[in-house]
Amino acid sequence: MDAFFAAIEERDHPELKGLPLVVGADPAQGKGRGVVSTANYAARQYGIHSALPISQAWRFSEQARHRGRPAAVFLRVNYRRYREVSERIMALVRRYASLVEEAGIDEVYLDLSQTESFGRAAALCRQLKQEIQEQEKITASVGIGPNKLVAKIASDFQKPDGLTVVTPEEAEIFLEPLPVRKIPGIGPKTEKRLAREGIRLVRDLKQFSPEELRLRFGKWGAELYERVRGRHESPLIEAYEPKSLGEQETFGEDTRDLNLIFDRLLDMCGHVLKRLRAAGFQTFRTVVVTVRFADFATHSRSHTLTAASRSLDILRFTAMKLLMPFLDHRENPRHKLLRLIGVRVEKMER
DNA sequence: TCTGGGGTCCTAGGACCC
DNA sequence: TCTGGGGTCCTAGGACCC
Repeated sequence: MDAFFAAIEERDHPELKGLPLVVGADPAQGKGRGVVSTANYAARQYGIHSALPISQAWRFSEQARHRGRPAAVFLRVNYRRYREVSERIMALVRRYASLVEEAGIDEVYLDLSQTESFGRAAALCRQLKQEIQEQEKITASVGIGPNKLVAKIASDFQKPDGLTVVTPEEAEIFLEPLPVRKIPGIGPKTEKRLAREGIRLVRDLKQFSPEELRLRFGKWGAELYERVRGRHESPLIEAYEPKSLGEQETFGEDTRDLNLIFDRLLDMCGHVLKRLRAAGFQTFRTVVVTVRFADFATHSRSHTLTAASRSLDILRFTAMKLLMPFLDHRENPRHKLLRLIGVRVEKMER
């Protein structure tokens, strides 16, 4: 889905039509913490995009305003609403393919191999796009390819409201001129690392043998060798078992208020356990506590119980025990303020 | 300039077992 | 005194994705 959260808000607030729209944290007049979830295309013209600090988005909006452009409208994230819309769209999608993999709230893979033709697959997708448009009044971009990797990159190729078909014969040529960052798995760090060596395009990466890539990137290097050639074997996965479940929370301001910190941690434990049960799990065995200090240094401590537990008391006790060292002056000699705490459970059983 | 929240996967060292 | 090889589990950190 194109600019999914923003598209829903635009649709539901016709008075905002044509205005730059930013869905994310509260900008608090430029003093807010947090990031942009989604910016609509008008807001993107101001340089605002997903994951941008909301304070910076506010600044960009102010700058635009001083140039005589409309200020951006900032809205909080309404996940429940977006989830509802997502579920309706996914239901629609399921009418087009028997094998479907939901890849997040606004992305989905369809196995259309039964069409046995890229042309027929494209026709189906045009119809699907139209149905989504009619039913939900928002646009989607579709990529059709010989595998999930190529389909995903193709779906990003013409946005918004795009449809890009890449046949198996075209795949390598299609990928070659693209920036390496387009390959899923190459993020900001790897992009920088490659750029330092003058490697910017997929084409540049293709000069390396599998051995050379393995040497540089380990196991992932071998996989990378395949990906830059448009090769990717991973099947569609209908549903998989969650491996962990947790919550984290950034405080409104950095703090060392122990009452507040303990209160939040114990509260989060309760919520995590509730969600664990709601997800159909009975027990957990590993507890992870995460702390982020004011300087953004992030650390975690984990403990695996000898036996699986379903007890809130044990979760709370374990989480508190894991948190303590971070508050101790030996671990935190300069008494840094806390920015975030989180708790997560693993090794869950049904 | 300041950096959310929900996750997954990989790496690497150490403990431990056979 | 110096000491193999294979495997699993635990812990911590990091990169990445939506």
